Amino acid sequence: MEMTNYSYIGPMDRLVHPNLKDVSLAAALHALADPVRLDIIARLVDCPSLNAGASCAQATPKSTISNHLNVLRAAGLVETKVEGRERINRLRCVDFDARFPGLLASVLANKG
Amino acid sequence: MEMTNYSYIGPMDRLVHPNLKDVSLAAALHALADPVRLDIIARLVDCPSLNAGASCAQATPKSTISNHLNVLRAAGLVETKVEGRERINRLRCVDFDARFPGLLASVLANKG
DNA sequence: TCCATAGTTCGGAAATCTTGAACTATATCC
DNA sequence: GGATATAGTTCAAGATTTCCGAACTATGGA
Repeated sequence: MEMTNYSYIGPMDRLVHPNLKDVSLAAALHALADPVRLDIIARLVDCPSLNAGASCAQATPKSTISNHLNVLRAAGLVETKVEGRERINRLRCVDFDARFPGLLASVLANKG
Repeated sequence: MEMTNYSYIGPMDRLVHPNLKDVSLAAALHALADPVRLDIIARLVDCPSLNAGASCAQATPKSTISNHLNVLRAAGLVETKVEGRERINRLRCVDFDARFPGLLASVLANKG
């Protein structure tokens, strides 16, 4: 019997979503300040619930998508629910807009 | 006579300011996504023209301030003019807002 | 001329980002 | 049940970016 070094931060069916009051403006802007993440957000606007694969251009490596979704989740921009063997992602528009009024709207308006 | 390795990108009295059409949304957000740079911007809102030293908390190293101002300049957020032995920085509010309408206002409104 | 002030450039250490490989977890087919 | 496929995470290491002290350029004033 082999001991493994891999560990999960928590149970895989309960991902951690921050309270928006604990997200700084700099952290929120940092999450938005990346072309891949802006693309993920744009896709989630068009189609409000997507699994990880579908929320990114298909050339993007899985581990990269996973990291970008972690950043978006940590910034309170995305919520993730486990559904069967996939994770469904949604924008936390209401929560995010309550914390940073107008910010996401203004970013989306300027992304063309 | 000693040859030096130090070089300036251009004449020191003519700093490069980008045309805002060449600034991407991701680059603009990246420039905004840093506590030190947000602080610089806030100071320039309060006091519209400041030299490098005055645009940052006084504990910040000079080379660090210089780098942050480069990032802000490259994002079209700050313009710099040489005046005697100092460089006076100003926000390019009008230019930036023409390129990214509402974005800077919404960031400033959310920075408290 | 010499000194002080203002800011840039360089280089190396530190932090962060990217991504393939190995892994966990769940579903589906026999 | 077992084998296989699919979805996504974790790890590790290379690549990239950021930070900042030291050396430098540039200007102003005594």
